[in-house]
Amino acid sequence: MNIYDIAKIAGVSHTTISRVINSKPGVKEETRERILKILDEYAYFPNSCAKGLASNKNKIIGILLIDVRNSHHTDTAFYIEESFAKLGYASIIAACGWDDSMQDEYLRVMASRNVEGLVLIGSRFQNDNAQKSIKKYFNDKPVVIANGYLPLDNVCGVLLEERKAVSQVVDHLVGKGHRNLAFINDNCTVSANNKQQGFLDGIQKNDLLWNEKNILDIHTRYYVSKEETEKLLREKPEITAIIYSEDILAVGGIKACYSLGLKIPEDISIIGFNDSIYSDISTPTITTIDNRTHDTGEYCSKALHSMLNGETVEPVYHLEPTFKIKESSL
Amino acid sequence: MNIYDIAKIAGVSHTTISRVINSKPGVKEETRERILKILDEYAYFPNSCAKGLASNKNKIIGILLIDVRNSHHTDTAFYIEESFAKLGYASIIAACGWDDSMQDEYLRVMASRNVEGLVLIGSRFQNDNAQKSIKKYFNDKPVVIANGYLPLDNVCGVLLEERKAVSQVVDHLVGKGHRNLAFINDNCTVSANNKQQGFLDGIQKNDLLWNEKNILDIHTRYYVSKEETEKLLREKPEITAIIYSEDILAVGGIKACYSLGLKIPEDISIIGFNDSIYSDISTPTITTIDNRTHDTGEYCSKALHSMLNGETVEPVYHLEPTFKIKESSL
DNA sequence: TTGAAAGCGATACCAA
DNA sequence: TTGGTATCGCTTTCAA
Repeated sequence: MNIYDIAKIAGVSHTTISRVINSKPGVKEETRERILKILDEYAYFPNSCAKGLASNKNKIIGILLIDVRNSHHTDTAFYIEESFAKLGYASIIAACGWDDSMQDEYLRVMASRNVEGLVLIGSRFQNDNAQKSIKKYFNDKPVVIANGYLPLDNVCGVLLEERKAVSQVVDHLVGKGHRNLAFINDNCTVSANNKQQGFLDGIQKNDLLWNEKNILDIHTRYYVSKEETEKLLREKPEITAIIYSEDILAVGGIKACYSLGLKIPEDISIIGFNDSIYSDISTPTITTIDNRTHDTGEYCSKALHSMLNGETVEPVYHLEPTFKIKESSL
Repeated sequence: MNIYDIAKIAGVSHTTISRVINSKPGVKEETRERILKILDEYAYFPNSCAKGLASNKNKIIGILLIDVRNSHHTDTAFYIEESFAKLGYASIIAACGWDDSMQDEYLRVMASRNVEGLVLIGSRFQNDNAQKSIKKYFNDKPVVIANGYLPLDNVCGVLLEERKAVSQVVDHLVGKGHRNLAFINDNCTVSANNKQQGFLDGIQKNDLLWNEKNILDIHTRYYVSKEETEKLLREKPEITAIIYSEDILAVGGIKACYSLGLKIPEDISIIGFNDSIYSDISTPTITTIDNRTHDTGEYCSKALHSMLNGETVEPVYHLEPTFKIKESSL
């Protein structure tokens, strides 16, 4: 069933059908209504390929993730999917994983699908190779990065001030009397690095430079975090507060404290990052830095939508994470 | 840059270019290599709309979810996305939410995008209206349902034997000496209903019919579960084991027990469902029923792939959940 | 208010 | 081993 079949049934030309489908003017109201009825009766919908080919717009956006196990990334993705669905766009969603070499591959796939715009979720897309690939495949199409930024004309990004946020948490802890802090970071991303810098800023500002050695880089798995935290606390029992770059790592920290017989928050304070459901599920609930997933998704949607409409958008939008005190800190 | 531009550059006809792009025979090896070089140099990729229009295959599948907050559903979705990406398919992923009336809408959207096949994730798609919509929009295209089934020729499904699984858990608990059981269920889906039936089967088989009253239907939110569990245990302190239809609800149960000063598992056993990360994060870790997300995803992928290749697939594939004993039960 | 015809960028058949 | 041409189902311009 194509537009010509419908035209034949309605006894008009396919041009008129096209006008009705796309709510364009120039059709007698009577004719329009008659055609609408037929369209409905035959459950007709236009072939999206033909439409895309003829109009050079297929109303599809691409959403690319690093790791689907990162729920605040998938949350952002689905927030964007939902808001674009309301605008009549479909979303091709894919995950390219931690292997950076796959980023080019997936960017290419997205381009080959003729998506009108692209959202990249995660600071890991902020690297030179990704920049090259974007230039190669998306030179003239809008790209938005959630928690990242690349200096290209068609790219804009949301940047979370994670460095500042962690630094402020250090201030907070020092204000509560903590002097021996540790920072446990997940795999190297720009974001992880920023958080670590924030920790360094904080201990420097507070003259706690010997804490510099209390930085661990580990895998983003809570059982790894548990093991590493145990090892750390056995070696340095003087530590009274640990900041983790992800809530899920802080969960591992909580487990480690249990197994060492430490009381939280009396003996030690545990701080997470993301304000994810993990921080609420945990017992005790975990004091955390809210990285504002929802606001990020909202801004990305708006920005991409604006760019698709040919509007200019500020290249970087800054968001300040907020500190949420729960049960795991004193 | 289209196929004609490339043809001009290469000094051959676009037909030859098409042959090279699609690795078809009938091109001199020398010519093929020369063209491949040009293709790469100009970073050319074919227009997917044109390709879809001409070949009537756009290499896109649709994946439809109910609730993106349900991580074992998103896990299944991304598992399928990943395996189809390897086959050169893109995935349009969307969430239609709990409002059943949106299912028709989204099924229509998927059809209008000319997806070659569709995966529906969640037992909530197992209803008459969805069946009608599938018949209307997907009469001749393969559809796979994860955890559901509809009696249509082009539809196949994976069915988890949840009823049996819950019934067996009741047996297990009774075997451990429990006599007063409760069952806390989430919102009405076919799946939730199956689990509840399993509970009823179990208490019937074990002559514990008075437990029938200990069934609660609540919202799938852990804090709701916490409140409801507290209320239940205050009213009926004789209960020694509670089965929840989702891990996240069991987490609420754990929290409730804490606040009532009950020891887990000494005073009460808590059982979840899904073997999700929540069950491991919780302290104590939660004994749970593994609904085999990974196997489900794997089967859905294989089944859809087979159907896309014109092969016939068994309409229903049964999977048995497995019981995983962790710390929260005795 | 309506319709005829060209064009979008591929595929595939048939002829050379 | 190659290329010409029709075709897929739509949008859009121009003429009626």
